[in-house]
This record gives sequence, structure tokens and C-alpha cells, in this order.
Amino acid sequence: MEANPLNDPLLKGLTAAQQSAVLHVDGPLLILAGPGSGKTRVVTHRIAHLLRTGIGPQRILALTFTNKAADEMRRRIERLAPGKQVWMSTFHRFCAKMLREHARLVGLRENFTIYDTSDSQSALKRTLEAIDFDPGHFTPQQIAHHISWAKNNLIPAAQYQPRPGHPLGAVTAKIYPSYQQTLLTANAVDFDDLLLHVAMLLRENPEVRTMLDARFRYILVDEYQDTNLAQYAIVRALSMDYPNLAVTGDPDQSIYGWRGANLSNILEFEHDYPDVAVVRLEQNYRSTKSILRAAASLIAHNKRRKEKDLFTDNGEGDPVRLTTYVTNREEAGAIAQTIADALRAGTRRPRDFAVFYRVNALSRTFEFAFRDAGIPYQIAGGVEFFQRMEIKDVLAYLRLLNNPSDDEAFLRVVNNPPRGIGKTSIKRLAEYAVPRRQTLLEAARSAGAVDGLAKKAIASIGKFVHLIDTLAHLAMKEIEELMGHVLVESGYKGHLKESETAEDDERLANIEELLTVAREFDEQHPGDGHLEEFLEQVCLVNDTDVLDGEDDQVTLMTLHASKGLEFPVVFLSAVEEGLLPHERSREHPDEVEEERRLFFVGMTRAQDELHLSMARYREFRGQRRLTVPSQFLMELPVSEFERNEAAIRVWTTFPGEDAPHSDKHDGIDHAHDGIDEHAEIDEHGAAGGDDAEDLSFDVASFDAKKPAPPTAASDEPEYREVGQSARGERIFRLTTAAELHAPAGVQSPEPGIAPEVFHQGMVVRHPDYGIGKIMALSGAGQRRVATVAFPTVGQKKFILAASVLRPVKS
DNA sequence: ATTCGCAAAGTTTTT
DNA sequence: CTTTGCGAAT
Repeated sequence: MEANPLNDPLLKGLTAAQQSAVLHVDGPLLILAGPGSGKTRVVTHRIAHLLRTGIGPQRILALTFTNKAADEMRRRIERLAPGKQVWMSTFHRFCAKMLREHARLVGLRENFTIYDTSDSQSALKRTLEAIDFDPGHFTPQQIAHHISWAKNNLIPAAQYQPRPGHPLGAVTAKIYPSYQQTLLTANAVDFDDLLLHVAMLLRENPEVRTMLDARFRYILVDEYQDTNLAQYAIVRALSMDYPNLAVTGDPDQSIYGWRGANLSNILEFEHDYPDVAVVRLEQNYRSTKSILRAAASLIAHNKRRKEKDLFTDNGEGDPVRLTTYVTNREEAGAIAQTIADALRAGTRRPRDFAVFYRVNALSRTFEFAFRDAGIPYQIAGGVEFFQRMEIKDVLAYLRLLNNPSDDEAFLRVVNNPPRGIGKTSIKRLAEYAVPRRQTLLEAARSAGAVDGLAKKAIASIGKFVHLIDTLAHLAMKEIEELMGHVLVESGYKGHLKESETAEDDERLANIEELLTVAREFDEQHPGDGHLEEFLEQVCLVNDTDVLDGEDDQVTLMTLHASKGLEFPVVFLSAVEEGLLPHERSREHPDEVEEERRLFFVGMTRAQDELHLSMARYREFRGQRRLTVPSQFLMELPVSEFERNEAAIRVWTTFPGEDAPHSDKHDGIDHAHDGIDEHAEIDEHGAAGGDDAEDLSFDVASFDAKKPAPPTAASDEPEYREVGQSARGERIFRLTTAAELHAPAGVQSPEPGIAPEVFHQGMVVRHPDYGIGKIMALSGAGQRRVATVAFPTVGQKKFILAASVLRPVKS
């Protein structure tokens, strides 16, 4: 080992903190790594360091959450220490391997099938039917989710106890054991079982635990903040005799609490391993100072965290931009326009940009905008290849060959293509199989003995069984060849070819694609008999792994999907109450903290430019809604942002001229609406706000369109005349929903709250401006006036007796 | 066995 | 506005 860091390629260019992590060999290690802090570099260099101290590669295990992360790590290790085969994989893949070795210990056979989410759901529904249980108003999905929760929390079916007074728990208690039996009969596991079985196996078989603990002397866990209790137990069990456990993570980036990730695992790591070495990586190499400052300011509002001092030597950069658009279409259009301009100017390429949103449903507007603007884009997480019907069908044949007990696979293929085995016949088979704890294929073999089966059905079933047996002889062949036989001999391909629809043509193309996947697998796994491996490979893979910087396109994705990535320019859209934080988190403070972390993750993806935006009116689920700015905006240093407020716009016309049209396609060139063309008006019609003095007029943007006739009850925003300027021009502004829904002249749908309720420093909510803080109060009684600071629009004055301000409980 | 129509519900989703 | 699931109808 080299002593001088300057000459050591593994230490060169690293900070003292990073070096200490790289050089750490024995004992527990906690690396608290802020966003963009060079974590992957530290981790890979540390593994390379372990290797060169003479530790065998087979003694090292690195666990990640995604295939992508594992692949990236493997790639970098290969560069640092060529030829060393360190075991790097996802938790689930690792557990699948362990479980194959010890399947018998949990009542499985080593050729078990891994059910994906839809297989599991279908198995659950089948179980409900089989035990003839009516879950009342609970959906199978809710029950599945709750079973998943139990598994993530290390509660096996036998130990599940419903909490008193919890109806869903009571229902789950009835179904969970039966569902497990269904899986066991099918020699199958769901995703959660992979972890649960291994955790239980380690707990109940000390000799196995001891052996594996000794086998994996050096364990490394990435994204430790996202581990759930089962993963925690597994890691813990493997690090008792050899507690050389290194975990990396950032409590501030934990965004999978809703899936059972337990933030306590990382927060309490020092408690679990008292002699832990803690390394904090707080220097950020990714973002500008202004971006980092904003992100740090936001996350500081979380309670459950470890204080971190993020800093960077990078430049100050452009200020973070916060823009309020009138509608989501304008938001998307303006973002597309901004990108198009940069592309035209040649300063950026498409792959430099990313657009984030909280929910997938918001992607649509962007798709249209990008298509219109002719900007190449890709969306993370569309309809996934391996979820397609035809792919699942073909794979189901292979699954059934590998594991004849796989009932889900049987059901999928038994009458596909149609061979005259209808619903009734299948029902009879199931009725025969379930009480005997037989698999459906076993029952099919004794079809003659099954009550109530028609002669024709018995013959068809016999033919199907024969087909499977014939194909089973080929199961040891290479995957591509096997798949070819399946496609032809099952008649699946022929059935698709017969039909002439474009849809089926596409399916055939997808099947060709699957054959290519098989061919590639064969090339990587020379020789026969890798069917099980192939199936495991394809069911533990996610197509978003394919999505990376290969293509030069703008990337559209959810905030969740953005974790671990970085982009020069990030647009973070729809920063609105109900979306960020999401509606469903409102009740629980913990969940609001997770939403804040989600926002933090999104912001810290940006290298050079961060653009936050919101729309005053958002079309969502077919409805146009007035939005409220996100409460998180209050926690950002908005005073140093570049703010563009386009929400409440003032148009003026000279006497005799027409007012602007309120239709969205009104001919007004919104793309050119800038801050200096508009000013704000408070609800009393008086100019106010920071920019009031700069009120300027935009006569040029009017065309000859007629103003919309005032309609009584409409959700459409419209332009209303609100007064005259000193020069006699008519002033219009876009109405707010509060006005639209209230009779004219009435400001508030409900009477004002007694003015004396308000006090300085109180947090209040305004229907248009969102959440703000009372900065000052003056006057008394009916004339009492509050000065309120809002994150998006600055300070506003309100006569309390008449205003729609409401105190916010906090 | 497919197709049609209507009702209901619609965070996020590494595996 | 979608997508999805179920039941009825061809």
C-alpha cells in the first residue's frame, strides 16, 4: 500500500474526508454523503483499496437498490481493479441467489418463480376467490399493499396480528396466510418474499447465518436511507461476526418511506454499531452556490435529519428562477420555448435538460409542448416492455417449463392462443386442485377425474399438457431456440400472424425484440440450461435502466425517478400545494417531510440552472383548478431568486379600445409576457406589491379580438375591467377563482374572520397567493390592516375585516 | 370468445 | 381527461 496520497491513484484529488473513507478497512463505517459529493467515487475507490490490501473479491459484497447503480459500480471497479469479480447486485437479486441455495429451508424448491407485482395481484385475487372471502369495501390492491407492508416489516403470515380496530388489518389477517399458501403451492415468491424469506432464513438457521457472515466479510450498502426492516435484518445478520459493514446514504434523500423504507436505519446506525467511523461528505461538486443555498435552506426545515453543512467551491451561478404562469399549458410552452431557444443558440444540447414533475399524469402537457416545439424528448417510465401482454405471455410459457407449479403462468397460457379451454373448465380444474393442494398442471394431468369437465374440454386439456411436456424436453436448450419452439408449437405466433391489426403487428415486433434479448443472454451465458437464470434476469430488471444519456434528448420524469441523476439545467414544475407536497401527505407531518426531501432531491439534480415553476390554473383530471403556491416556497430564499410573476396580469387599453379576450387561444403572445409588462393588483383593485411603481402598459399585445362576454358561473379565468389608470386607460386583469365563484361585490365566500384573531408572525393562507406570514399590523377594528409576505408575490396589504385570509394551523 | 359500454378511480414504484 | 375493470351482449 502506498503511503503518500499524492502518489496514490486511489487517493489523488480526494479531500481528507473522502480519503479517510477510502482507507477505512475494518469495522463499521457510515458515510453520510450529501448530493453531488462524489459518493460513488469514494465507494468504488474504497473497494479497490480493499482489493489491493489482499482481501479476496469473493469476500466483498456490494448491495444497491437498482441494477443501474450496481452496473455503474461494477464498471468503475473494473477500471480500477480489472478482472476482480466483486459481487455487486441489487438487494433483490442477491436474495434470489441466496434463496435458490437454501430454498428447501423455507419450503420452496430451487426453481421457484419470482412473481412480479401483477402476478402477485392476480394470485391474491385468485386466493380471495378460492377461499370465497369477501373483503368488503377493500380492494385487492389495498390488501396487497398491506401484506407488502407486513413483509417489509418482517412479519410473516403466521405471526401477523391485526391491530384492534383496524378493518384492513382484520381482512389481511384472514387472507395473508392463504395468499402465502397460494404462492407456496405455485413454488413462487413475490418481490417482498425475496427479502422476507432470506431474513427469516438467517434468523432461524444459525449455521447458515454463520456461514454467510463469514463468506461476506466486507459488506457495502448503498442508499442505506432507503432500506426497510427486512433489508436491515439481512444486512445486520451478515455483519455480526465480521462487522465490516460500510453504509452510504443521505437521510435527506430518503423518498421511499411509503414503500417501507425506514429512516431510522440510517439515523440509528451509530447506535447499532457504537464503534462506527463516521465520514461526512458535505462538499458538493455538482451545483452552483445559488442552487445549493436554496436546497439547503429548504431541507433545513425538516426535523428528522442529521444536520449537514453543504458547501461548494463552484461559482455562484445564475439565480434560481421562480416563474408563475397562468396555465399549465403556458408553463409547458414556456419551458419548451426556453429550451428551444438555447438549442437554437447552440449553447446547450437536448440532453442537458430535464423536466421534473411530481406525478406522471403531468407529463402529458409537456409532451404536447415538446412535440409542438420539435424538441426531442424521452419520458422515463412509460409502458414498460416486460409488462406488455405479449411479452408476459411468452415468458409465462418459459416460466411454466421451468417451474411446472407456477399456476399464474399456467393460467396465462392455458388458453392462449385459444384452444377451447374456457373459464368454466379452468374453474373446475381449480376447484379440483385447491383442496388437494395440487398445482393446476397436476390437476390438468388428471383431467379425466375432474368433476364436471366436458369431453371436449378434457381432450383440449390433454393436448395442452402434451404440448407442455413436449416443450419441457427442450428446456435445457439455449433460450432463443427454446423461445422459437414455444412460439411456433404453442401456436402463439401463428395466432398473432393471422390477425391483421396493426396492434398485433406491433406485438410481433415486440416478440422479435424479446428474441433479441434472449440471443444476447445466450451470448453472455454460453452452454445450455440457463432458463432459470434468464427468467430471473428478466423479472428483476427494470426498463428505466435502459434510459440514460445515450440519446441526445430532453428527459421528462417524476421527481422520484430523478434520484441519482444530474443535469445542467433542471425545470422543476408544478410547485403547488396538493402536488408538491402531494395532497395525500397533508395529514401526516412525516409525509410532508418526505415531500420536502423529494423537492430537495429534485433541486439538487441541477448543475448550472434551476427553474422552478407553477401555474395559477392547472388542468388536472379534466378539470381546471385554481392552484395555491407550494408551502415549500416559503422555505426558500425567494428574495434572491429571479421571480417572474405572470399570474395576475394587468392589461390596459386606451379608451375605446377592446379588452383582451379571455380565451386561452386569444392571440396574445404569452411567450413574450415578461415581468415588466405586467404588474400586480390586490383584491381591492389597488396596485400593490414590489413592482407596483413600475406599472407599465402593454398596449401592443392587443389585437382586434372582442372581449369575452361576462359569463355568470364559469370556471374559466376571464379578463375583468377593474378600473382606470391615471391616464384614463381601462385596466383589466385576469379574474381569480375566488371571484368567479363568489357573487359580484362579495370578496369572500364566507364571512371574514374577526380581525383580532390575527397577530404578527402568524402564518395565513390566501386563496390566490397561498401561504404567507403576517409581517405587520396597523389600524383597529374594521379598519385593521395586515401586511403579509408571500413567497411568490411579495408583500400585500389586506383589510382584515374584508379579506379572505385564514389562519393556518401549524 | 371477443367486443362494447359504462362506472369508478386515478402518488411516487429502485425490485 | 384517462385508464381499467367488470358485466352484458353479440
